[in-house]
Amino acid sequence: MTKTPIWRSIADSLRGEIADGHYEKGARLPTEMALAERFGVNRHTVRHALASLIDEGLLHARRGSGTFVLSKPLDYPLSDRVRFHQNLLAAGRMPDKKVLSVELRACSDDDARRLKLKTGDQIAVYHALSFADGTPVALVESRFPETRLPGLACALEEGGGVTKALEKIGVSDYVRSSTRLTATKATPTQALHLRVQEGAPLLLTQSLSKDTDGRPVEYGQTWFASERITLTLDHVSH
Amino acid sequence: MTKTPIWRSIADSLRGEIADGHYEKGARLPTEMALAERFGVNRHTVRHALASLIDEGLLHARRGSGTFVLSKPLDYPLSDRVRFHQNLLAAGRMPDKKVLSVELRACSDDDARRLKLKTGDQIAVYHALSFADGTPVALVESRFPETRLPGLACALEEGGGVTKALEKIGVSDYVRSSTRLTATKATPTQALHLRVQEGAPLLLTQSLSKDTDGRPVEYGQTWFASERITLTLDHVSH
DNA sequence: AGCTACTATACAACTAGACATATCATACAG
DNA sequence: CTGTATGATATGTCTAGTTGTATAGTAGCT
Repeated sequence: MTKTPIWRSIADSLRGEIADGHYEKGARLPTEMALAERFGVNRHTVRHALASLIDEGLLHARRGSGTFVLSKPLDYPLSDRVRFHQNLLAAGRMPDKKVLSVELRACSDDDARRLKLKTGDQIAVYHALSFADGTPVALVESRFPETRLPGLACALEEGGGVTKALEKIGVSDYVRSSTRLTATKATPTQALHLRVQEGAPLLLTQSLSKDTDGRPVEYGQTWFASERITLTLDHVSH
Repeated sequence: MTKTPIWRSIADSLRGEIADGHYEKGARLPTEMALAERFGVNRHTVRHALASLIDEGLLHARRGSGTFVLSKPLDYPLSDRVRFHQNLLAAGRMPDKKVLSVELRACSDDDARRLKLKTGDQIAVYHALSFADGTPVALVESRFPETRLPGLACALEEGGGVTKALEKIGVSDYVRSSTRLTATKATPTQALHLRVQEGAPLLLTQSLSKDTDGRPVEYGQTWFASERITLTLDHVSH
């Protein structure tokens, strides 16, 4: 009946508390014995949970000393100028991005409407995985107008992120014109990439970015592992 | 002629021995292997018998640990002066309380509102498990204003219950000012502590207690194993 | 043939305890 | 003040025992 192992539910509890900021960065967790008592299990079961969190890069254990929190809860500011690398560096985290695939294909009606193209125009579809301190935090799917921005597919494949790729082909600046926010449940594939449980809650942002001339350059969907990230919104006066 | 299955006769034997007081409340039964040898059957046949007794609510099994005898349902009076030890002694049951953890942390907005504190004031978070005759019946999570009641965390850690800890630091009396009642499903961790099935129904009381001067001293949530306890309410005239 | 009760075996998940080893704080001698 | 010894405490490792689950097989009945 209990199809989720105990150690996993304990790991989830602790991961949640860390994400909620119950423990500062660098803080020591309660001892394995204390956690075992709190959760009402054997020390070894707690160790199993801790081991998985250590494997995720959230914790670090030192024999004789204790188990320590490596990462702090990540606040990811949403503004009209969202830059993954800069955001994470500003938060004191080590950003990384892994390109999963770059495809060229003819765009659908929806794509055409969003990117102001004609149906059938070629677009580049970009899939990538974003990391903070080695832990996956977001899954990205972006569409770019390849016909208007030739060479982008190659630039994207080289890695280094979207901003750098756009720079390479002459788009020096771009801003978000709209962002939609919803919550979804992780599909098996997403869960695998983001290292969360299947069905875990994800934050989905759908955004359209335009260059300085107002031409759409990117329609992107990003799934954030909500247990590891909090999207923040600064309500500035216009 | 309908022959009674072996497992049923084994279940009957064990049920009789439990009823005869052969095993203490909360005591551990012999292992499945030992019972299988005693009755001269395969371990799975014993398991079938045990499963039926577990289904009846007489026993509870814990992987890696053993199979335990549970005590019978209990009536628990809810009033403006709820004292666990006294309530259980009055019901002729042996009360016990196990402190799971005591943590100090900064309070959230909700905590501040309930305890009339400022956001960020320090509170003591107390987790404990209540037993009746060796059977867990309730899981307690209470928050206390540590700033207003210094030393409470230490007093709580010594065990002996909330009432005694509050006495120790000078709060001689306190009463409930409000109680909210809802039903929830047991999370994996809660199920472990209370020795019920994951997803089993729990009674959740959320209560605020104040001292004689009307200052909040405790905001507590208590999850009762509803299969073992009935909350009773006496409507007295004021 | 299909159903039921039971047996047999193997492995996974969790508990229990003992012991090894690293770290830290403290006390004490030089 | 320094260095060392010691004890308490923390994580790391190992062995063994218990319940949970899955698969397969056997005997007896309808």
